[in-house]
Amino acid sequence: MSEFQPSVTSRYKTYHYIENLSQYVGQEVTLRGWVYHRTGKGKLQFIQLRDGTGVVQCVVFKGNVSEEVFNLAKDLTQESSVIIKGSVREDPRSPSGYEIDVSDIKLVQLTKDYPITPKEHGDSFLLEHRHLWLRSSKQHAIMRVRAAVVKAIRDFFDGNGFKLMDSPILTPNACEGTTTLFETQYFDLGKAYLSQSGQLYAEASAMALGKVYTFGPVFRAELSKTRKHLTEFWMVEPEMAYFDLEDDMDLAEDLVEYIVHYVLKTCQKELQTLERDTTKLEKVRRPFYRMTYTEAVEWLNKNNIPLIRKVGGQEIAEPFPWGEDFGAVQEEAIMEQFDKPCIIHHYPAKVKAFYMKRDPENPELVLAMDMLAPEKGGEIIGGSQREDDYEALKQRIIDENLPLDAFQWYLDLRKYGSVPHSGFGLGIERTVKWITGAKHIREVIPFPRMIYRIVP
RNA sequence: UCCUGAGUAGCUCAGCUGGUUAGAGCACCUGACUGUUAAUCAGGGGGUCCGGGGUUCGAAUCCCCGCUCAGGAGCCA
Repeated sequence: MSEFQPSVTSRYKTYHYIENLSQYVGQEVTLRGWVYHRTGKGKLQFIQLRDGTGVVQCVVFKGNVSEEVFNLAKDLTQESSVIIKGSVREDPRSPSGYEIDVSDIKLVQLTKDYPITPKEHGDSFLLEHRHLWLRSSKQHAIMRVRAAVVKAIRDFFDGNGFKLMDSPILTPNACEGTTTLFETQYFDLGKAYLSQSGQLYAEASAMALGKVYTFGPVFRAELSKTRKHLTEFWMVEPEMAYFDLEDDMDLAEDLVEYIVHYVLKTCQKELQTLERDTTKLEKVRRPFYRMTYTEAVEWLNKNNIPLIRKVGGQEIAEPFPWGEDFGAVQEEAIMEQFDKPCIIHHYPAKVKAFYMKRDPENPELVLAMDMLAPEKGGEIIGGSQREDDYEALKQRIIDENLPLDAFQWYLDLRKYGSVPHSGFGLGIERTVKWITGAKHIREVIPFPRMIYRIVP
């Protein structure tokens, strides 16, 4: 299996791709793509050609081509599809370092009135044209980083003894019982919901295969309207039998370090296009920072970061009370001092989900952890050691007013060979947003789903 | 859902305390140019001022209602 190298290139016609041009210096190539940009100066025309792998400048000199081809070059519009033949030349005047001396152009389709011009556009307009916006260089770079992040995650788990165990998207009940779910009618069996997390199923899978991960889209019908929320996003959720909270946090660090350095290694060009300060990413090395929830509260109060409550239109600031969950203000204040991620662990039980295991040393706490990313990356990971005691879990389900029937199979896991186990969820888009430095989470998923937007 | 803000040409915007024929840049069309990078220069076409109601001699401008969108909060990845 290790010797197996997938390859299908020999079955395709021999064309060339822009990302491989350095191999063809001095040779004639045929490129297939789209006109990214065109300018000209009399007898000289410059075509920025993109083919999905990169952009290269193609130079058309009137003396080198037929009159027909030159006139075609002059009339080419943005995003017209063309097949260009020419020789590859190294040239410092070209942005990519290479240039194509054009000998022939074949028009596939002449584009008229491409909506996205080289001028600025508003967010709303760009989102309405997301299907075309993806062609522009920054979006193109973000999507390539996203693909690298996903590959890093899969490589990391596959290479460390984890098995991919996909969880269902249509589910009969809420996983955590807290957030609002998308609802649909499921034949004669009643309501079904789009999954907000694969975790409960991952736990069952971990009891069968030891170390597993699920990777898929999840759905939250919350009316969130911020630059870090989507209603549909992708999450990877490892779940490990016999892992305690410490193991869980160690694994989360290993994973995030691997992702960041995989992207640094394979996406230099993309990060440059995005004008990302990569020295900040270089610093993401183990060990990350760690503090308990209680330490974090002490830190907030020592640094006078209050809790702001609104009472009857009046804003009241008070010392941060132990037991309250952190909001955006607290998280940002804590992270401002750090140049790499920080894990906050041992939260109060009442602000966390029912399935988390109580701290045996303090029943007010749960063995939970969140990883916050620096540079306003926010919460990228949430995880915990799971409650593995049958009675304790059953009581939690009852306390939360969750339907016991629907959780019977989940309780079974605590009945038949229950073991300590842990896991976490890492948000793909939040991670890509942090690594790319994108301003808004909608830019890091090909087709974002937000409360007021489902097209395209 | 709550708070705040925005909607004028295909796009990004200007348009003052209401005033007569609503403007610019880009994009598009015509022409000039052998090194452009959001090229430059000359010329040209292009408007339901978000919708409805009101105030006024007169509304893009002021008031009310609605629609659409954006940012933030809470929830969380």
